[in-house]
Amino acid sequence: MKKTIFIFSALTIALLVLFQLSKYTYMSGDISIEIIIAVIAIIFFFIGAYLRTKTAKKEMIAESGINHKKIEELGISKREYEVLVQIGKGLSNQEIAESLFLSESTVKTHVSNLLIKLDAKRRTQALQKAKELQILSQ
Amino acid sequence: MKKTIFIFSALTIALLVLFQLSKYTYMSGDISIEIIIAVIAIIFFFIGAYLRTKTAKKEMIAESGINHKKIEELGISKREYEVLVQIGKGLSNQEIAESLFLSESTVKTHVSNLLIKLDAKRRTQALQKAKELQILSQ
DNA sequence: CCGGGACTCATACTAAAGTACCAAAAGCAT
DNA sequence: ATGCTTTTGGTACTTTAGTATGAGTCCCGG
Repeated sequence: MKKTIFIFSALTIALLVLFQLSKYTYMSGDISIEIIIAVIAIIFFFIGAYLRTKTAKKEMIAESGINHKKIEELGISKREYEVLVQIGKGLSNQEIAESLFLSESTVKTHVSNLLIKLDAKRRTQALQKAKELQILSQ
Repeated sequence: MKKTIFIFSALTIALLVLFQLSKYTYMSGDISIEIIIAVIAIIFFFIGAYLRTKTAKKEMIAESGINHKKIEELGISKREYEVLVQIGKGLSNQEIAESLFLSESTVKTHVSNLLIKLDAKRRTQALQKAKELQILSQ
């Protein structure tokens, strides 16, 4: 919201500056009014497109954003979450162990805890629930 | 591409029309040049924003679509694909068998074939690859 | 009619995955 | 310092998952 106000203020100021500029150049008679208007139109066209891109990106991030609150709520620890991410990549326990420099036993412990915390019976179900809860990037 | 050309043509025409309009109104002396410029700026601001929104939406749709061609290319049959969808829901072979009215043996056969066709070693890896290939809805 | 692909199912096996329980070291806050 | 949680690891066990192989049924195109 603060940013929106800031952007609109900046836009208004920019508009006023352009008015003064156009007035001056028009008075001097060097540049035709058509070109000034064209430049202004193009500038504002791209400003509009740029702002939409920014807000669209924000929406995308908000949609695909990871819900850190829910991770905490479920009591999932850092290490457990790292294991969850590797599961999402389709790795086996042994492969996860190698990628995180752990023994397979430790990975199994983490996986078991994850299954309890996500209320799942299998790792595939854990993945499905994690995506449902927006804990994992799709 | 055709649409892009069309949009730019329309934009150019609109610009020219506005020029003529502004010239006329300026000559008549009724409306100040500032207001004309402001209106043009606002109009083009929203045109830019609108076009960005449209292209962003198109990108989203293109991303979330299921690639039926790739399913065919990989030689995945109807029944195999149904099993794949159930795997994505986090079901076990036994549960898939019940939901599709099959024996567990049949499900295992389908899963094995899927793993070969998707070049995966585990069902979780198959899911990851399926999503990568945009075969499964995220 | 017949070969081939898709679908179904079974058995027997190996390899992962997951459970249960225990335990020690490390990090952290009161 | 002393609990507390996290992280790590182990053993022993059960359950699923996945492989290999064979085989019967159904449907479709040549």
